[in-house]
Amino acid sequence: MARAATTSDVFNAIAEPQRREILALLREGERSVTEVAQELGMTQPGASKHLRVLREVGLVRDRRAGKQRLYGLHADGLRPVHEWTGGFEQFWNESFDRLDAYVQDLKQTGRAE
Amino acid sequence: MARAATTSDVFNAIAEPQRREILALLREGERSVTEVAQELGMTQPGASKHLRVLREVGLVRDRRAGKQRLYGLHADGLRPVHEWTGGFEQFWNESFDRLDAYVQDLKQTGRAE
DNA sequence: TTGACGCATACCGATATGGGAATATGATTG
DNA sequence: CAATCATATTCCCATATCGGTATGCGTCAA
Repeated sequence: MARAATTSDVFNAIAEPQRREILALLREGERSVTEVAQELGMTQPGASKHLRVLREVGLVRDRRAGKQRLYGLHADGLRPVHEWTGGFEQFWNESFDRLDAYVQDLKQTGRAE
Repeated sequence: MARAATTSDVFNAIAEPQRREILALLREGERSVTEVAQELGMTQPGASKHLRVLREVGLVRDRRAGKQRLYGLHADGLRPVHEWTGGFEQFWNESFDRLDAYVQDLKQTGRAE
């Protein structure tokens, strides 16, 4: 095996820097494929492919608008990622606390370090 | 090019389900490579390789303990991910609001749908 | 209907990935 | 030093990825 399919997995979908850029751009509003490509400096097929991935994991939704196809943000799928990382929040500033506790413990134990 | 190096990029590092499992496991405390492998049902080289990736992106720290090498969580690196996804928080429950606004707009315009 | 436009897909190449097995490296013990 | 245990690395395979170019397909206008 090589890697979990990029589709069907939000974590993989946002592992791509360009896809993250697309999501950030779409926060400003809907964009057509061409617009995405232009504003982010990628080729049209490139934008289309990334948008497809994002669509398949549900981070983006498309709707027809004449000849164009407008993509809009559907960020609900980012919530699990936010929550998963949030599960580590208590460890973020704990580093120094832990060291501190360790030092305190040393003192208490009476061992000269 | 194929893909951004899995190392040097936290987003890529946590794109792997097994690596996420490792991080979750390490929340309970330090583990040796063998322990990680056993508790998560992976081979020793497999665990070692994943831990290496996690170490290179700074999500994990290792220290010597005799013959063993204990890996501990260093979750600070997850913070950027949490914050990045947090930047989309305002869009999470907006979906229905938007649909609503759209419907309202249709009514105003007077078009029978 | 034909042409133009917007987008999606197919194809290709270079590369990186994850997994397994075998092996190398490192540290500890006797 | 030799033997052993713990971990890291290497090699190999199958596969998936991204990027680009070319091409197909759908939609709209004349």
